Amino acid sequence: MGAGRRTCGMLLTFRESVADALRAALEARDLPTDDLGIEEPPADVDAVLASSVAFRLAGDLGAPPPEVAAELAGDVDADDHRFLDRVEPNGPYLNFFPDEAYFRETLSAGLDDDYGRLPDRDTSVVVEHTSANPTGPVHVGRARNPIIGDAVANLLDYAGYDVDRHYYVNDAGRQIAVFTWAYETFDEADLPDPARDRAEYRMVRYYRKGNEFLEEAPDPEVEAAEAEIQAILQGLEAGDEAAYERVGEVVDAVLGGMRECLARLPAEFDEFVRETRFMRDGSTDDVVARLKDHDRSVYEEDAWQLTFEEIDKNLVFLRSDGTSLYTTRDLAHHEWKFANYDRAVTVLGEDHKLQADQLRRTLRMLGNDVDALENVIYSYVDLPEGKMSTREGTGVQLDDLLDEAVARAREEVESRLDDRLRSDELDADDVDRIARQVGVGAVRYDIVAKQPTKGITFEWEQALDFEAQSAPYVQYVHARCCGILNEAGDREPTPDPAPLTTDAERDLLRAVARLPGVVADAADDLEPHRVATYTRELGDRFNRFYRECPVLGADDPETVAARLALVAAARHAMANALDVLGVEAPRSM
RNA sequence: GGGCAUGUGGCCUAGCGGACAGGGCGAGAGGUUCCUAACCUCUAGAUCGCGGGUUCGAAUCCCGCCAUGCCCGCCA
Repeated sequence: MGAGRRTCGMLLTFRESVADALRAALEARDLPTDDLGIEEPPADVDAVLASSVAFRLAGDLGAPPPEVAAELAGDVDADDHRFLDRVEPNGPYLNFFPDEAYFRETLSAGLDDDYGRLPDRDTSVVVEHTSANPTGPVHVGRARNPIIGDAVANLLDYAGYDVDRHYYVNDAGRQIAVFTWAYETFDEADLPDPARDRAEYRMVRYYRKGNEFLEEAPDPEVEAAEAEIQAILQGLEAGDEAAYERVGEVVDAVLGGMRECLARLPAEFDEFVRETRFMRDGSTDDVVARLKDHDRSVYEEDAWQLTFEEIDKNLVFLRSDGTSLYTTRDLAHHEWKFANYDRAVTVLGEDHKLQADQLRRTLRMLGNDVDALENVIYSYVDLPEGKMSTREGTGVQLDDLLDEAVARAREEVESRLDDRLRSDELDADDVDRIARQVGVGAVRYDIVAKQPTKGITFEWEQALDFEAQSAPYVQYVHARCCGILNEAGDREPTPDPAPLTTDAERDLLRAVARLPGVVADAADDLEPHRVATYTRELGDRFNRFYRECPVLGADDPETVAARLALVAAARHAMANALDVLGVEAPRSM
């Protein structure tokens, strides 16, 4: 399906028409047009868009809002505007109704597999997400990052941006030096069995052992260890190849395992960008040199620091021992992003907000256009008893959550096999497929459907509740669409809205028409959860249609063909909305 | 102490300046000779944390307070 068929969407076009029409009517009367008050009306109003301008103009015109609305409705010339059929006053509101072309084109656009994708914007954006330190298994506390990050990247991709997904790898920090020292020092025989037979689970045992040692061992032994850790850090700073290799071995192993875990979501990356890259290529040194020359930098307590006007906390950018810090390297990293991309989006936990704020201000001081940088901030998922920690080994691993979710989904599928009304048979592969799609989908949907800033306390029962407003509800709609389309045989969909006369059909069609607008708006605000809200609304509409309107058993062939087109459009809208969320759309359930 | 975020029926959540605050779970009552009942219908349940303010209009904006979380490291 070609990009040539991608459109900005009927609703977006209709929205522009409504704005143009209303603006023209207001200008003709010399009224202000700065706030047209265009909104989507409540569900029980048939109009597709409405305006509340009449409230604002009532004062100027010296008439009550309903009178103003009635007059303005008379002024609007619907004929001149694409998709606009008519405008009707309704109390103080103006209700705008689209014409049949709007519905016909929605139906027609909906036949495309790519429905919901917006035209290419010729703008590149790098989405950095996850970027968890390669110290051990991915736990649920930070699982929000890949799930939200992947959805943000998908969303921007659908909205027409050229998206690259990056994982920024901390391979230069103290934690990794500790890890490397511990890996080289301790004997596997002294470690507990790994919780799972995969690299990061085996490796994290050294990390935990090392941290434990540094906390509990006698001082002389700790000092010796610290000297070794320092040697690794200094080696990296000095560009010592041997140091890079030692660290690289640990990082590669752990990261390899973490990637396997993330791939289950699936969250995949175009590039793993290593911090050490910006040490080796000299750009961190360059940043340090420029910062030293800056008016707001000071040399205090043997370290170079940057002061801020509005932040009471200095940013140390060069330690007293001459080594750089995470943020120093991140500055070089971001200048590299600016050089290679039009926009940069970073998904990060709320604990990084201060650091992100300092980073942004410092980048501006260094002469960068920081409008290109946007953050998506999320709160961590905590356990009822507190925070999850890789170092302390507290927390629920993402692998375990996914395993449990898939297992429960399998139980559900199997328990339903007996009382299926449907004649088709699900074989063992179907059961596997459905269990995975539903189980993983439920976990992702549960996370991505919520506003990221809200805190989540992890509870098994809640995370695995398939009954609630969840992935299966919305996935089931897709499966139902596929079921109908599969049985249609040689009866072809026809994108003609004329036979679609019931409220249930029109409501569904209106919901289908909204997808491109939802994608555009959600992408503008980097809010993928709005797409999840949309899937629920689309699902509600579809289920009502399904109940009230037989498709294959409709009275005449024209209605069958039109309803088939509506089902196909609903299917593509749902499949692509789910694709944005990173949730699979099952063909059968 | 300072900064940032969050606070919507028992629980989870949408809405974030406009039409009666939508859903879901849980509770109660129903629906399947018909394209998959992982569905649908109905009932009960909300001082939108509290108090002020701005506005024709506030869950939504502003101020204060309370509660919770995060941050305030030459860690990341």
